[in-house]
Amino acid sequence: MPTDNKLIYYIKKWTTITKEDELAILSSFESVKIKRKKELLISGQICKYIYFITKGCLRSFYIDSKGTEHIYQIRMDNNWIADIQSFFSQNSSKYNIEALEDSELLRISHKQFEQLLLEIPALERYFRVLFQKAYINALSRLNATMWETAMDRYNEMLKENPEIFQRVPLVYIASYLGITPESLSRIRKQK
Amino acid sequence: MPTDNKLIYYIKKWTTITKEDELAILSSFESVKIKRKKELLISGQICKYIYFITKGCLRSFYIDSKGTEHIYQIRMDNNWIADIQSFFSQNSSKYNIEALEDSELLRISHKQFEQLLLEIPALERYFRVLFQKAYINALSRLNATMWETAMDRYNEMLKENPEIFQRVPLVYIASYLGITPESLSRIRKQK
DNA sequence: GCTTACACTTGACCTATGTTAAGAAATGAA
DNA sequence: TTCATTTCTTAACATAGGTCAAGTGTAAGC
Repeated sequence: MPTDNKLIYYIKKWTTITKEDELAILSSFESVKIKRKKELLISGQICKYIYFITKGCLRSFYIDSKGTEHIYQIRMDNNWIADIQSFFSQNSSKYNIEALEDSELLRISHKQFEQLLLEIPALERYFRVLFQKAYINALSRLNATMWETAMDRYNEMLKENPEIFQRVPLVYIASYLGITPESLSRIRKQK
Repeated sequence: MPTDNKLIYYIKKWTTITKEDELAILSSFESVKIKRKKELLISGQICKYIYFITKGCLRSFYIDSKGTEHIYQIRMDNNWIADIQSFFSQNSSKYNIEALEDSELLRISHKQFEQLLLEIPALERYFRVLFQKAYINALSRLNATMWETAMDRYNEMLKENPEIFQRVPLVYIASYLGITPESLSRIRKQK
């Protein structure tokens, strides 16, 4: 499976598209590269694109009134990243998106995205399932944050997502888990 | 707008359907009533239906290993309710859904739901947007739970969702906010 | 290979929220 | 109206995790 078709491969997992559709989809996306530490989106800007990560690792975060960064997403290969609130409303975003590794992405603008969905209704199905799963996931993260200890959340992440510990600094993982780096350090020591 | 067509009214907000589609949709749903304190789903069962609330108020919650209830959703008129993880996978649910008021609902089974989506592709669009919004919402609730104080969350809920305080006991609101009733009581006293 | 910045750990102390237990107030059924 | 149940509040005490400050790795870029 060549890199170029990873996106198509994932779309086909949940919906059926014609060869013609495939070409229309691929030609709507533009391939971009981004270096480690560079930003894809800066708070205050409108999130113009939604990105499919073909290779690499990125984080999205916001900065609170005290200047502290809070990470709400860490995404790696074969996942989507954007501030979807800003992307779909085309209002300015409060989030930043930054590459944690040199990364390769496929991007599509809001306008082209809406057009593509009208042209290829099968894509509505793909994104319906995508958001459905994302929603289920967000709810389970919410439950864990509300009702489980930081240690339980850490252990679950270690089990479910071990690769992230190879590729992402603990400071960011701590923030993603909703705790400080100091607390994460203490949790790791206890084991 | 008669009660029977509330569902259609909301679907039409985000997608275009024919008069014929409307009939097909309405005939796929079955109208049910449920009394206060009665359950729509009990943990261990498969969530067979997804429900559109035409009138009333329901909560969904799970019971942890210590026997404590944790509420993850409170839904009122013109919203959907289900354990969508169980509904879409047709595996057994860990959640309960209970009516907080005598309620009127429209329900559709998983099988009929999947069929309806195939028959009426425009519905994929409706549910894509629905889940997209639900996802954005869940993420913002997650952020608030991780990084804001209970008091800030309470004030935001009071501002965004004042009706809920008229209709739902504070015990449930506390759980929804991720705190104990005692803490909520202290927060309310401080103001 | 050095240097500098970043990543991680540790310890002392603090605070928001949980826990337990009791009682007051409100609501609904008879 | 009265009684029983549910809902809400209060207080004393406990604790997970935050904050601040310092120090030790460790790795990127020159």
